[in-house]
Amino acid sequence: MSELPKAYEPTEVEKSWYQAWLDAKCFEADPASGKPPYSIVIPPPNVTGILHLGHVLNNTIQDILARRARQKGCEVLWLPGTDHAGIATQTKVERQLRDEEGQTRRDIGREAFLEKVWEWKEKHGGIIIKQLKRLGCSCDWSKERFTMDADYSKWVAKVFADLFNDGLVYRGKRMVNWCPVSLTALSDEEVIPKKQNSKLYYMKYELVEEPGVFLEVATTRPETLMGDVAVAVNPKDERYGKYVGKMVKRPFPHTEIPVVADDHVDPEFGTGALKITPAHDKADFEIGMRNDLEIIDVFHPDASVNCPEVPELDGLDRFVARKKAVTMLEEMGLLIKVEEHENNVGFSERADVAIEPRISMQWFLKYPATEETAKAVADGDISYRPARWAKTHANWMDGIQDWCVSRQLWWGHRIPVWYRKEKVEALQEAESLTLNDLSAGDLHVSADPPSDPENWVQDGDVLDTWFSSWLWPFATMQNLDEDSDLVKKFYPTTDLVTGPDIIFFWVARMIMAGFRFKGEIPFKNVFFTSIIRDKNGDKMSKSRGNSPDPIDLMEKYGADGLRFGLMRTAPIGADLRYDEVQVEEGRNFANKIYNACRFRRMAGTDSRANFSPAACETLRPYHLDILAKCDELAETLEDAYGDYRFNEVGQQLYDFLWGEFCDKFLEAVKGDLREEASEAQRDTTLGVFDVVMARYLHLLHPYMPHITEELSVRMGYIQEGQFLMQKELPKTTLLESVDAVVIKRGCEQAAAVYESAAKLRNLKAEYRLAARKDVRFVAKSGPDWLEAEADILALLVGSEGVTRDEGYLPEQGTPGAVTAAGELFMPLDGLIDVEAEKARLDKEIEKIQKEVGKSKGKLGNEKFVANAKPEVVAVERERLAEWEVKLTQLHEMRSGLS
RNA sequence: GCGGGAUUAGCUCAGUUGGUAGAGCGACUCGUUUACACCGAGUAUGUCGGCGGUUCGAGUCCGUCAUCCCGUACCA
Repeated sequence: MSELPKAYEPTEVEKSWYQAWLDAKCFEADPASGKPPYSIVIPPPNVTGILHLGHVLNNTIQDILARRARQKGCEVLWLPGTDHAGIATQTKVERQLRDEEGQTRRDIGREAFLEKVWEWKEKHGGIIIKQLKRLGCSCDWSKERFTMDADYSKWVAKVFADLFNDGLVYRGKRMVNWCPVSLTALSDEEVIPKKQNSKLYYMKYELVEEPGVFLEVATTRPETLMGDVAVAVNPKDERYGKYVGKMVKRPFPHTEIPVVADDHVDPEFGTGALKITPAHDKADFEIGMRNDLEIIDVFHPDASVNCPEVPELDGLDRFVARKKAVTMLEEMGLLIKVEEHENNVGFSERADVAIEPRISMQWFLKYPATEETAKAVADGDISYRPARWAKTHANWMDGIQDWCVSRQLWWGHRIPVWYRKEKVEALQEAESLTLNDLSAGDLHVSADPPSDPENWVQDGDVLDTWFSSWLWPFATMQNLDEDSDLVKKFYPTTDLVTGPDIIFFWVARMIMAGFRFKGEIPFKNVFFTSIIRDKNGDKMSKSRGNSPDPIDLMEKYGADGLRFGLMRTAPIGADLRYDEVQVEEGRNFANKIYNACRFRRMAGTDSRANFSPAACETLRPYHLDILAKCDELAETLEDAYGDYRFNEVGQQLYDFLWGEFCDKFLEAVKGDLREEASEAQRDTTLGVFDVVMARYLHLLHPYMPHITEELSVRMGYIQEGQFLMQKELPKTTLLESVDAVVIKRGCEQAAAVYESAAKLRNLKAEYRLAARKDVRFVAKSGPDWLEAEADILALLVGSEGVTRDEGYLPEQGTPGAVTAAGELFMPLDGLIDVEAEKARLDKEIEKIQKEVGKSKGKLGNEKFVANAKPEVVAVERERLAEWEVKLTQLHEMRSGLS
């Protein structure tokens, strides 16, 4: 009967449609178009990364927005690309180098190493792009960018030079977050504080002037003792005031250090005296500056001890050295006690090791355009959704610190600074040399290398990856030296979709860059997605192994199923707990749509998508009802899209198709497709089916692009060679120019029939007659139209018939239901277990009496009647009346049994 | 410490001007009639975290407490 297989098989369909869209260049944005622009730039994934569920959610949302915008008549640019991901990528290549060749990057040198990274990028790069294609993403791949493209890199260098010329970029020796594994400085944002169960060591320093008298200090880091240059106490602390200015003995290497006063010290904590190690603690560094103290660095860059004066510790790892230092103190009789102590320790985001506060020469940026940026978000020129993230943004902007932008890596944008060659030796020797020591002529800061390169040496560091990402919205659209059509048409972009975890890393910085370099906001709306967690609420991660491979899911359930399953459940503004059943539901849903269409084709493969409801004389209530519901759906979706309520869009699409179209409409009109049905009935029903389904597929398309495209063609709703994805949504409703009174009447009748059907099915089930088809119903009263719809009602209920009989006198105990389609009875013919039935009725009566009591109490309340909206009171009255009728009926039935 | 969020059916979550508490999954009972068992019909299940307040009426507004998450700043 039908050539279609029983179950929908998405895989091949999805792949072939994606290829067809690509071949027809459906995704390519035309800057010359007269249509209004709509644009998104993709948050560039790591070039060598692979797709995880977070990407799926994020990019599905973007695809939905892009496809919806096309349907609304916009010229859409969804600009894709990848990020070079400095540390992440370099780490991977270094690991490979170590595992396969037993070498470090320094062994093979900068040039050879970079060659290897590019090789790695060529080999592993772009996997994620393929995966995004599998998901159905409608990015304009002809404009794909990479943060290390030559044109893009020019932007990065120019921006650096501009900011340098503004005086916002500076070089200096500062306390930075140092990663002892990656051997580079990190920004504050790349440091993750973690609670640690540490120990607090109490120890004592002897006063030089008063032998035998000790000053007690508490520390969590005894291994930095060699770098101690003072002990600080609070000037208001009466216990210690007398010691300020005196000297104490540092045990090893043995020396005398002063006691200083500083407000920073909390008298309540520990002993109230703090050992000062300016080289290894941010607060100590500041105290050191205030008190003009020496800085003694006792670590190597890898955080092993660098202190030849204390051979016991020299060369040891910092944590090994900690234990050893404690033992030494104990042996010297200087250790007093050890307490358990919980504190926060910063960890490197990438390498996941404790970062080491370390003084080093780095490049810093004072953020530009901070005021405009804070204001744009606070005032809503850029709207954050959910709005509460605006507050997080504001908090961060408030306490903003200069950004350490240099990284001691090789993979990335090299800092565009050159030093005059003859000065370089000095620079290398004396790490303390600052720019102040170089005259203007010795320094070249520019996007272009010096014209006489042989006389210059370029700075060895590269820039933080985010220093290139923050230019993404415009550096992808426009080369430095040309004003492209793309940027004119599509910039500023419309929406940005990303995770809230990178507000600081990326979003806020892009706004600053937008203001500084383009003079305006880079995007109008920012939608923050849910963070996906597993069933237990744990974050998904590779190490936990709780992150399913989206590709496997797509092979099993289809890309459409995966997309829909996630979108329907992803809450707005809260974390998403992922469970595979969601995806399974998505797959089942696709199958449901497919089968509805398959059913339709059994009645003929000719399309009736041109059917006009307004011109049809034979529309029945069910037709009007489903047409009206489809129009309502379109309207509801419009509202939900307007507020970015994607889960509601999904839920509405689901409920309409499954609950309204299949469960109600299709069941009600099935009879029209039987052989014995009239031509007119058949034509009308097929017409309504096609018109509604065509519109529905159109509305569903952004969520499930492949199956909707497939079915639209198969069902003949669009011409071969045309694409649903390029078709604009009609502005007319399906019931355009149909009389509103007719629509209303039809919908009411349909609702009455559906409601009655449900109630009668309940009756059957209650009396354990659900499977019996020979049950008959009698309508003692009912609306005029009841007889015309009686057969359909009977069909829906699974009954032999519903007959109208005004003179019907039910035997006592005959169950019935009062519905909008009349007072309906189900004669039992004495087939019921009397005792069981009595018990059931008693229970029922009790329940309803309770409801009646509640309702009466409410209506008896004068204030309720006076204050509540009239329609609310009316509803309550109707409800009470219904309960009372039902109650009377039940009482009659009960007495009929005894 | 400060800021944000969460707490609704066994599970995952909806519930947008305060007006009889909903869906999906799972459980249970029926059922393969011209689509679909990736299905249909039905049943059961909730002092909406606790306490107080505003109101005729609170899951919804206010206060407070509890538990749990997430940011962020710190005391070494």
